[in-house]
Amino acid sequence: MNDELRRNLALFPIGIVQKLTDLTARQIRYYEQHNLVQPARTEGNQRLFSFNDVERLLEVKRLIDQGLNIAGIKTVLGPAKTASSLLPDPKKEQAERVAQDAKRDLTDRELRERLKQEMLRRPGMQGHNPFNAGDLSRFFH
Amino acid sequence: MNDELRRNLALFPIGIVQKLTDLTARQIRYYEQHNLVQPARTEGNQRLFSFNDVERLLEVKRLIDQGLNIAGIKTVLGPAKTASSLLPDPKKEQAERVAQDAKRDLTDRELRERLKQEMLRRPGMQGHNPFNAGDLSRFFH
DNA sequence: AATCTATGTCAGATTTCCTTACATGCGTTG
DNA sequence: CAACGCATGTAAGGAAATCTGACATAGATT
Repeated sequence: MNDELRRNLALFPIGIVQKLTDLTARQIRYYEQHNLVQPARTEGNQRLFSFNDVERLLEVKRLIDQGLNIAGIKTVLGPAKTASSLLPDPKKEQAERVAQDAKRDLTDRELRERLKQEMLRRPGMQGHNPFNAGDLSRFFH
Repeated sequence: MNDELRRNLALFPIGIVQKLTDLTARQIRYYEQHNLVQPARTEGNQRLFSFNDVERLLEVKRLIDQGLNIAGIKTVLGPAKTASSLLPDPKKEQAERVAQDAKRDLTDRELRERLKQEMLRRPGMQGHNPFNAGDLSRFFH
């Protein structure tokens, strides 16, 4: 219930997130730039990541490893949620998604590739060892 | 089981811990100096706190508010555990405790005060609202 | 060959944190 | 009362971590 809240508490600096995800700072910032995550900021403008952000980055990483590009990942995961916009207006959500779809620059090949990858993944999560290095499932119950 | 592990992951810098506990950096460092917590360090010597550390600090704070001094808190809570010394040798534990008891500098009055406070606290944990600001129980299941 | 994508790397500035030292209010104690 | 110790505040100087912006590049796409 306030589970949502704890997962969204801005807690870690980028250095920790690097270790937790095995991504470089460059990558993390790049993904932020492309709206795959939206970490909070300190007063001094330093990024602060929540558990949700970290998990999200782990998903991004997995999709990257599967060969998706940024546009593909955005489509698969949907836009990043800001910690401050937690319970978003469904209408607005929908509108945003449509708007995004509109300006999306995927080729057909890209699209088919993306869908294939997703289909390959879902069935039973084979190959998705929940105790992979960097996996955060162990952080929650 | 690996619950222990996740709680002991060194994650937050002192700035976050300040906000989480409402303690000043000065206080946190002072408590560390007196072995009430033992946060890990980055390569560059910056403190990194685990959930356990933060919870521990919250307990320290509560005892401080109840009027205990450092020696008293040390006695009530026992010595801080290092993240690296997770499953300590019971013998060593015992030895340490004895050694500590020996050099403890509590007056008798102090001791009685401390015990009274503890007795006042335990029964049903009245007054210990698990949703107090800064309480971390909401971080775990 | 010209572009584009995702990432590496470097530089300069800013923020956060570290240690050390000194100051202070408040009990305790001689 | 004067001296002291405890817990904390505060300031200084330095080091670590992070930030943004710019340029470099390998691999795929056009």
